[in-house]
Amino acid sequence: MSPSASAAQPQRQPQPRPRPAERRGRRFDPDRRTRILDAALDVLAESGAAEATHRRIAARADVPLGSLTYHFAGLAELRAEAFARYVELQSAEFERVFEGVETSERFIDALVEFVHGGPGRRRSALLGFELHLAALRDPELRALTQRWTDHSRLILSRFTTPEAAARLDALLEGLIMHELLATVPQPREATRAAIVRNLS
Amino acid sequence: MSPSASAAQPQRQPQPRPRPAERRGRRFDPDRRTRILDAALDVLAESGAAEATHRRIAARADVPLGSLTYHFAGLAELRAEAFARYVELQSAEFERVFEGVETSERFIDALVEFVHGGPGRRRSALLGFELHLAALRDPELRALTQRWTDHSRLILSRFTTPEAAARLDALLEGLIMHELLATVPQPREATRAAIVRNLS
Amino acid sequence: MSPSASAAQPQRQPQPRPRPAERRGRRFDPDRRTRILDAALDVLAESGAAEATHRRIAARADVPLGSLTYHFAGLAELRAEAFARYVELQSAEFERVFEGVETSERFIDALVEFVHGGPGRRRSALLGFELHLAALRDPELRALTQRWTDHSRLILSRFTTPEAAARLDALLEGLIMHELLATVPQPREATRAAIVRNLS
Amino acid sequence: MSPSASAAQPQRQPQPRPRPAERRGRRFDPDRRTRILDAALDVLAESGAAEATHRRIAARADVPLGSLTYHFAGLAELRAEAFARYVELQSAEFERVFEGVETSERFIDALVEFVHGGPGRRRSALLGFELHLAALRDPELRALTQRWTDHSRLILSRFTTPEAAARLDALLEGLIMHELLATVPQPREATRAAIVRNLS
DNA sequence: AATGAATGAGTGTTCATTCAT
DNA sequence: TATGAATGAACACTCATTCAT
Repeated sequence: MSPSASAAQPQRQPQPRPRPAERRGRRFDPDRRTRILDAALDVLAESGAAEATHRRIAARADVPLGSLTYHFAGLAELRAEAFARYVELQSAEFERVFEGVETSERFIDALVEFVHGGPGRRRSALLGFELHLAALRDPELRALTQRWTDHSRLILSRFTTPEAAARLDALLEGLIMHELLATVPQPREATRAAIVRNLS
Repeated sequence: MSPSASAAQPQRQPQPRPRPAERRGRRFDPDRRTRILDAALDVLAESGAAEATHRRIAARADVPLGSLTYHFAGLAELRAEAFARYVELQSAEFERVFEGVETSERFIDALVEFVHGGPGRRRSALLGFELHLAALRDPELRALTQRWTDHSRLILSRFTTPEAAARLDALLEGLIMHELLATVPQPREATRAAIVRNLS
Repeated sequence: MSPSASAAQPQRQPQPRPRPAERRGRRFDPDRRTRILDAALDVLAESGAAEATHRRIAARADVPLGSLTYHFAGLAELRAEAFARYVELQSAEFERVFEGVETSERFIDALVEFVHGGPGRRRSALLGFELHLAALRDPELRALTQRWTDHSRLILSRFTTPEAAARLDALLEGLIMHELLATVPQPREATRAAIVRNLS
Repeated sequence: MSPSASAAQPQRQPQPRPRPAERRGRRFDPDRRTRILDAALDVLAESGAAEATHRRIAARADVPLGSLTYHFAGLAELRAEAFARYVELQSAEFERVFEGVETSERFIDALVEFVHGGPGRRRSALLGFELHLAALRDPELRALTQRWTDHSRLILSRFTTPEAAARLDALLEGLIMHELLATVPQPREATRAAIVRNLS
């Protein structure tokens, strides 16, 4: 599985950050780079690649415009690093989905839950599709999606054969996309039936 | 199945159109609208939504810039109409894929062929993914993808149950995406195995 | 007096004109020219000279775009003719203001009433100021404002000396502008006092 | 009085500014904002609001196009600030008109001089009328004209009653407009007579 | 006589990026 | 080290006007 998601997005700054007014003269801001990347992912998820401009990301990160070009050589690099961070976080989240899962039944439950993840999942899924679409045109990103896919299949392989893992990964991508596109929520039974059929 | 494709697009102007020089003063060009839509789809497929600007599309259609805003109220409308045209053409193409197919074996063949469609398929698949991603953020486009998905499932239903049709549709989307993303061509056997498992 | 107004604007088409749908194929439309001019004045009054474009006027007149360039050589000519029509109507209206006025007291009343004309007066006043401002930069329009001013003074001269007529004309212009600009309605007494002072 | 003016505008850069060629790479230009505003007023006065475009103003200020949108959020804001600057300068100038004036006779002289100000006055008067007309349609500008009018009346009140000040203010507006519109210069005697009549 | 189609110039605005400080 | 100022290219879109029909 790949363009899917983790709810939570726990990396978003939870601690109350200083207001712009207090920001003047900020001297020490060690995780500014990371905050910029997270802001980029936020904008990417909410508004798409075309809207993910320096200005929009800087505003979202509450950081001066020049800071982006200082930390990143260009928008392409920034986007690539943001996507890399996404894959990293998302891979960890995908591992967590199967934590403690041991029986086949629980495995199926976890997958169904993963597909129907609720509003929190929407962000991650959108980012996953954005990344996939971008990767179709950018070889450098393709290396990233390759790693991501390999990782996803590896995790799934803990519960089934490599062939079934690849099948499941593809199926999950399609199911999630259709779930997100559907105007009415899709029945979990259909999802479960589809997964069961591709388990091994 | 949906963001996939057929090579063909036989509607693209095969006859050499007049050079810009001869174009001066052209006042009668009855299918200019359609040509613009096809140019928009070309640009969309090759460079993505962010690059599908008035200028790029106009250049591709060999038409003055003002012509686009004359025929379409805005870029959003142009894009929506282009996608609508894509769905129309693509739906017809999808029907053609199963023309003369009667046995289950031939049905499977047709699906495998559809997934591994070769370079011609790439354009349609890209457009399908572009449309899906755009539809995730634009309710108006979502109506279009809904119709498209319904149509695809209807066609697949001629060979299987509605439930299996929905499963196959999702699976095809995932398989095609992974096939396009893969750095090495995926084995047709794996595709066939996945399809077989979801046939009924 | 000049950049002022007549309420009424009775020239606006009162009869229910055909809907665009029925307009197709209109053959005989003898006062289309006039209707265009009135539409131009409407747009001019409501939105100012910068917004008085062919398209906006055509839409207001419910007339095809080409009709404007058919009837008028250019936007400048259309505007000039519209202003000419305004002056004609406005001059007639100004005469009507003093119809039946014979005593000095009634003359003052008429002038006060003219300045505080109410919402109907706003359109005429705005057009008057638009014309004056345009005339400051366009000699051809200046001939028009000259005629208008002469006419206004002539009418006022029926009740006072030519010198006082000129004074009153200037005063009225200023009073009307300040009345229109004021955020709270100005007292009629002040207006009356000002007029009285300049009567002879 | 208000849409009137003083020649002077002494703030306009008298020293020859560097040629565009030398301008390359200029990175420090502290009063660029102000220079842009003055250029905007120049264009506004010479060609009217409809022609006061970003490009025209930028050319006049000898500044790149992007500089305007960097310093001002939009054309409306730029125009508003330019008008605000105009009112500020003009108010100061109006005070200067009555500097050292103490007798009633000298007050009248100053007013007559103000109305017949010569070619230098034309710019300020035009700007005043532009502002007034714009304010009729823009409430935000109306606040500005309100302040301006209040200030003008306050100054005039130093020499007469508040009522007479308001009367004079209106009269001046009309007199200046008619003076500017007239094809032949108006006699100063008429102006003087009109002013005298409204002195108290 | 009348108009829909068409177009090139020009509009306000956003943008990635550069650079002096 | 960090950033505010700056800029030229590009953007979507509107316009007056032309012209074939």
